[in-house]
Amino acid sequence: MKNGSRTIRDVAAMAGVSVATVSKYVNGTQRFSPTVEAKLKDAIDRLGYRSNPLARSMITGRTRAIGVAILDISNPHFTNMVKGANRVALQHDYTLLLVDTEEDPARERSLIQALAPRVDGLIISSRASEEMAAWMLDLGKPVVMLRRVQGLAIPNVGFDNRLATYMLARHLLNLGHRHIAYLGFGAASINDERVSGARDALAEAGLALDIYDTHAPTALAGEQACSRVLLGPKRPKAVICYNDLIALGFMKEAKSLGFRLPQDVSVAGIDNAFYGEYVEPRLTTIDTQSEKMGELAVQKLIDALAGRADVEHVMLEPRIVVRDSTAACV
Amino acid sequence: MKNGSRTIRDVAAMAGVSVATVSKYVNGTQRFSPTVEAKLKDAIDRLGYRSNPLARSMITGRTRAIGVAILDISNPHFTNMVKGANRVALQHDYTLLLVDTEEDPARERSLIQALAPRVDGLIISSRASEEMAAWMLDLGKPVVMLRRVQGLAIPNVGFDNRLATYMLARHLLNLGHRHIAYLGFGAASINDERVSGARDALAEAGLALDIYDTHAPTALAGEQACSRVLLGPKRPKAVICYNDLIALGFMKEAKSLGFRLPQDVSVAGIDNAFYGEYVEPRLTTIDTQSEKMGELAVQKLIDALAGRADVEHVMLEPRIVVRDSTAACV
DNA sequence: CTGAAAGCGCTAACAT
DNA sequence: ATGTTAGCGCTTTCAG
Repeated sequence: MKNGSRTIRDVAAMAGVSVATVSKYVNGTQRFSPTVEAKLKDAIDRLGYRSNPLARSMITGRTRAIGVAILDISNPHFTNMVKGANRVALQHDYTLLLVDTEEDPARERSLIQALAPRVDGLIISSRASEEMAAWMLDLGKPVVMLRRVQGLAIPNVGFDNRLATYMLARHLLNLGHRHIAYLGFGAASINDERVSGARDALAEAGLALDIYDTHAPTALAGEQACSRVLLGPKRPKAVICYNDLIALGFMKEAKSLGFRLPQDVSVAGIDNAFYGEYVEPRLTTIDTQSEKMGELAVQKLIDALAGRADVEHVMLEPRIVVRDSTAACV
Repeated sequence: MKNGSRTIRDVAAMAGVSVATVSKYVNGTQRFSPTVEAKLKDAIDRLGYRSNPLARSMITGRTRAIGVAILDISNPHFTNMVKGANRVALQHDYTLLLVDTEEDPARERSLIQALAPRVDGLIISSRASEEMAAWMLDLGKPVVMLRRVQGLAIPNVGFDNRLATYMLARHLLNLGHRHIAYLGFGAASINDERVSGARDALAEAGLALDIYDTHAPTALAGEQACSRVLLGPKRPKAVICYNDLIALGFMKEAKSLGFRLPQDVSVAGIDNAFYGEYVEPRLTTIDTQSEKMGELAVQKLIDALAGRADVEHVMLEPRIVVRDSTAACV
């Protein structure tokens, strides 16, 4: 019963054929005489035999698995990507193997290096800069990155971060806001893009953007940053946050501080995490199409695996989701 | 530069030693003369050699990886478990390979069977019943389940679901509630335990529990179930939900329907997901110690891998987190 | 301390 | 249509 030790040889012996025959049968590489086929079938399920993919991979060089490394499994942005990736992978009969690097560069490297040989290709979400990510080129496996790393010849599917904050800023401008702040997460490389999008929109209106920073892309960090923003010398009437998590924390603390939302201060996030609909006021945000991102990444990787060339860079467009946390400036 | 094709033989050739020597050096199995050690070291990083874990596993039978199968990567309960599991695994120098079965039994089976041969042991979260999960015994690898499956000889770390809802019901009873409903998720096998905990508490007070069901453990399902509960013939004054997600949706819809929370209806969930603190009213819930669960599961698996026997069943205790969504019955 | 050789379970020519 | 055989990259006795 135990599959623990049944090998292709056991099956061959039991069915009275050669191991090659079993192999071909198992892989459907060839057709067989009904007699042999029946014996094979019988032997296989009597023995509960399952072919060992490791041994198989050693020869074929293919694992039929795709590795995905994400920065934080508790961040909905990443889990949505995984959902999308999983769907496409399964469609193509690939197994998605996930690894959570927990925003730790050292751990990221060792986990990815452990993952690489076990899969046919990798999808990586990382904060690493060009130099910090150079080792990824030596993985010996095709890689798709989940954002563009300048100067690195790795295909990627990214998101137009600049446009995202640009849109948010324009939205607030349209609502009559003049004092707009950006609460960012400087450790993320995409933070700069998000800053500049908002800054550009304000600049076009002859206004300046006030910039604040958090130490993590989490709700707690947003909470902790709130008083600094709202009780500081230049209190904004609208705040664009690095992501929904930070926005969530920010809003909670703002309410504790006695601010009414959105009358006293408008807040917007980025990600379109599901809980944005369940808080009060419902969060205005940017849909980053995370699921689509995962889908495209896998598609791209599968194409690469099949030797099909593909464009290097795919950029997804933001879509604003206006809800109740942003309102006209009074 | 490319690690793509460097084998132990390349290193041996370059260093002028045998493959056996390289192997022993790489694995630190033995000490070497300074001369050889230097040559080895040199050859290895000149070639950028990394040993192929697949080939290694074929012989040793060990992968140094642990497989984890979760039901839904976007459910915080599971991601918290992964966080805990990851921590302990890394401490012991194991790589955690994750797979999201998306609540689909067929997919669950094929994913787990694909995962099993690639890891030393598995941690599985599943809704499968005794018969449906019997195949897990044939994986040929040690397994730790993340809940108890009656009649199945698989070690597990579980959670006292009965006590959880019992506590919640007692809490509501203490607040003076007499009309208490349970909004469950019948497809989960633990749902029965949760039902009976609440029912027992009410029975002790001479009261009966009204039971409703959702089709999924999601916020959307909670939303959709709300009117049925609150606008039906026997409107409860307090509702215990299967989990925080359902509670979240339920609360949102209840507010839309014009109910004031918690004055008109008290709501409680289970899981202690982070967003419970960010909604209004803040959600009363049960801390299921998901992270701890992940930690214990990995610890248990590692013990099993090391041949150390261990207790079969570990049960974690619930802790109630009282916030604002439950209030005295008026 | 170092090396030769025998496989791990499987696939892929190449026979037959 | 089926079998033989040579490895994949590595570890592991067992000799030296």
